[in-house]
Amino acid sequence: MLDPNLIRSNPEKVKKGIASKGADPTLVDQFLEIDKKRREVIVTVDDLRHKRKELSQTIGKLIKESKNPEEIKEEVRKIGDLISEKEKELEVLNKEFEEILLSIPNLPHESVPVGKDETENVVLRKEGSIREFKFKPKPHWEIGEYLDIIDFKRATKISGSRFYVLKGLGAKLERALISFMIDFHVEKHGYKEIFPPVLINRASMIGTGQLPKFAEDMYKIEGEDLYLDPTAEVPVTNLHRDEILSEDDLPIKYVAYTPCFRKEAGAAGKDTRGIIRVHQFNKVEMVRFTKSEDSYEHLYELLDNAEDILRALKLPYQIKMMCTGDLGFTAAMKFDPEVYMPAQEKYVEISSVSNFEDFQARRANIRYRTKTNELKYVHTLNGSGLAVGRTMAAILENYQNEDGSVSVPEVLQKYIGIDKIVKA
RNA sequence: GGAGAGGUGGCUGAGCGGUUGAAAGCGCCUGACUCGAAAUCAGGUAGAAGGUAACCCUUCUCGUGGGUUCAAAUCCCACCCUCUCCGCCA
Repeated sequence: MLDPNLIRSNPEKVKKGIASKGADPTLVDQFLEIDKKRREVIVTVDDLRHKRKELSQTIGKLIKESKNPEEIKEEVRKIGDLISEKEKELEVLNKEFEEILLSIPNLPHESVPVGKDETENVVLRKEGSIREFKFKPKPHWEIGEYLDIIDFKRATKISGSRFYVLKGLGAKLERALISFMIDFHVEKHGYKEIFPPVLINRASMIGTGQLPKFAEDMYKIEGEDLYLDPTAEVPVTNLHRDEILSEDDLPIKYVAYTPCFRKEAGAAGKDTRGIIRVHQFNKVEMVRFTKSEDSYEHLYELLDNAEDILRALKLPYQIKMMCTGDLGFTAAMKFDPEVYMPAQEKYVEISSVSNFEDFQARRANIRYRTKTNELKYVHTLNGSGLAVGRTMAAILENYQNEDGSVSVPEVLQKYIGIDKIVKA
C-alpha cells in the first residue's frame, strides 16, 4: 500500500501515477474523503476516552478515601455509551479506509515509460544468437509428444485442460532444471535456498498484494483459510511479515523452488497448446529484501541473475521493460526477460523481475531498524530465475535436431547424465 | 483427535482489577574513560493512530475476538497458535 501521508500531501501526483497504470484516479478523492471523516471521529473518540480514563481514576481515589463515587460512576457510564456509539462509526470508517488503501496500486517509478498496455512495452536489448534451422523447427508440444516425454491427453484424464504430465527424460529434465537453477543461484549469486509451504493463508496473500483484488485467479481450499501458492514470491516474502529486521541483516537474498497454481481466469483461448500457460507449473524464484536506498541497484542485479541462467543455457532472449500500463498492481518497475521460441518465431515471457519498493513491505509490515535506531520499511524485489516449464519448452524448441531428438544443454548434462534425448 | 502447559517490548522474562505501556536482564543508541577497541560507568530506547507551527499532548495495543466492571495485561467465554504427553498416520 501507499503511504497515506503521500496521498494526503500530494494527491495530484498519486492520481497521475495510478492513472498511468490504468487505475481510477478518483480512488484518491474517495480516500481523502474517508480519511477526513475518519480523523474527525478519531479526535472525538480520543477525547471521550480521555475523559473516561480521568474520571475512572477519580473513582479509584474516592473509594480509597471511602467517599461515595456513585454520581461519577453514573456519568462515566453515560460517557461509555457515547463512546461505543462513536466507536461503531469509527470501525466502519477504519474498514473503508483500509479497503481503499489496499485497492490503490503502487506508483510507477518516474523513469518507467508511460503506456496504456503491453503493446507499449519497450524492448531494451536482444541477447544471444538465434539459431538458423536447416529444417522447419517443430513446436515443443509436438517434440514432447513425439519423444513421449510430455503427455497432454492423460493429464486431461487425471486433472483437466491446461495440465500436462512429464514422463521419463522429460520428468528428469524438469528436475535437472530445478536443481541447476537453484544450485546456480546459491553458489554463484549467494542466495539462501528456501523450500516453503505452498498452502498459504489470507494474511500472506494480502501482504504481497494478491488479495483482496485478485481472488479470481487463485485456487482456494474449501472450508479453510488457505490458498494454493501462485508464486514463491508469496510465501518467501511473507517469511518476514510483521518483523523488524536489523540493518545488518540486509540485503536478504532467498531463492525458492515451488510449484505454482493459477486459474488463468480471463486467459481463455490464449496459448491453449503446449506447456506455456497451464494451471500448475514449477518455478524457481529469487526474492530480495533491501534497504530503501539501494533497491534499484538490487533490481539490476536481480535481472542479471535471471539472465545469467539464460546465458548458461545458451538460449536467445530479449529484455522488455514494462510500461506503466503493464506494470501490474504492485510493481514500481518491472523487466520481463523473454526467450525466443523458434517454432512460433516469437519471444515468450520466461521471467519477470520487479521492484516493489515499500509497497509490499507496508502491507506485510516488514521493517528494519537503521544504525541510528530509525524504523524504516524494507524494499522487496523478486524475479523468476526461471519459470521451469517454459524453460523446458524453450530447450525443446531451440535444441531440437532434424531427426526429432533434442540435445541437452551443456550445463544440464551433469544433472541429467546424458547429452541427447532420443525417442525410446 | 484427546489431556495438560503456555502466548507480554528487538529478544529473554516479571506483573495477575485502579499513575503498569509494563520490573529486571540482554541487545541497540548517545556520552564518559581509551591512541583505538574491549571491559566499566551515566543516560536513552516498544509500536500504531490522531492532535499541534513546534516543544510536546492524547488515544489504542500485553495471541485474536467478545463479555463482566466506573476501570482489564490482570476476571469470564469463544477462537487461533506454540510446546509436552497420548492416539492416528506418509
